[in-house]
Amino acid sequence: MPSLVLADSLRVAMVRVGRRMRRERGDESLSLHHLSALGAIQMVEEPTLARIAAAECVKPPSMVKTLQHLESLGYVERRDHPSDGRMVLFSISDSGEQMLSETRERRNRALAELIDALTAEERDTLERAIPILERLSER
Amino acid sequence: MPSLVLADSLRVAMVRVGRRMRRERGDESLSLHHLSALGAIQMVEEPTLARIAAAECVKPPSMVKTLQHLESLGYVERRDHPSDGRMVLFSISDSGEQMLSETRERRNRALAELIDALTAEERDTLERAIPILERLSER
DNA sequence: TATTGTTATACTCTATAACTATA
DNA sequence: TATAGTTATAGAGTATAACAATA
Repeated sequence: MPSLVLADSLRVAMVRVGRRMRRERGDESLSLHHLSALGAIQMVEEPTLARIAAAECVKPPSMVKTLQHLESLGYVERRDHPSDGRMVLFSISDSGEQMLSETRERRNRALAELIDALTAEERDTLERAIPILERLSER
Repeated sequence: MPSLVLADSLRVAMVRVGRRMRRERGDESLSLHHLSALGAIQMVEEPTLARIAAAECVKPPSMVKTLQHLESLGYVERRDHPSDGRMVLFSISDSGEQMLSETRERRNRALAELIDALTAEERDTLERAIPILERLSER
């Protein structure tokens, strides 16, 4: 399949799955991007606002409100950068970590049920596609 | 890999690729979801507003504005349903079809470039993953 | 009464531009 | 002068509730 055709099919599929996932909100107050940002804080080295925003592929002003919301819920803590007074270092709190694992499981349940209905081969294909998708989201 | 873990990895990857694609807007005025809706009109049998909305996984009121915009640009036409006066049948115009193919190619170029950098095996995995992703977006 | 499309309204997430504090 | 974080503001896309027209 030519790359352009593959890109088009992928994009259409991603839009659809994205919409589907967006509808699948549990009863909790956190949206997909809040959880994703929380996860980014765990992953990013020296998580300043700019770095967290870059990891989530958004501009810093977009991340400000997300972090403020997470902070107001007690899931994120902030402290001054030890050497550069302009920067702020963010970290996930204990309750944030606990909530993250619980909520992830609840949020993934519907998708997991659909995945359960796949054949072993299809699941394998999906599993091998994920790191490729991640690479397509880089740069 | 357990389904829940797979679901979680997939969700994170989808959020990231989705954001990346959203940034890749050409110089034209149509967004991803406008193109997707236009494509849905081509695909759906007897495309009424409710059916197009369902195909795009949004509620009817959300699709109204999308179709109005596409109509104002001359890409979509509407006509009364022959037997049920409550319904409206939408169709893509000639200029809509032409724009769709041109724009799709332009929009896919950046993603296609990244796909070109993949190995043949990775591309194959991606290609086989797409119909699986489509199935995950169904009901 | 029920259904289709629509309008009114509000919420979420995003961006750009401009501000402040520090380097 | 340049950079990190923030605030102000606006735009896109989504949903729910309420409405008109038709079945």
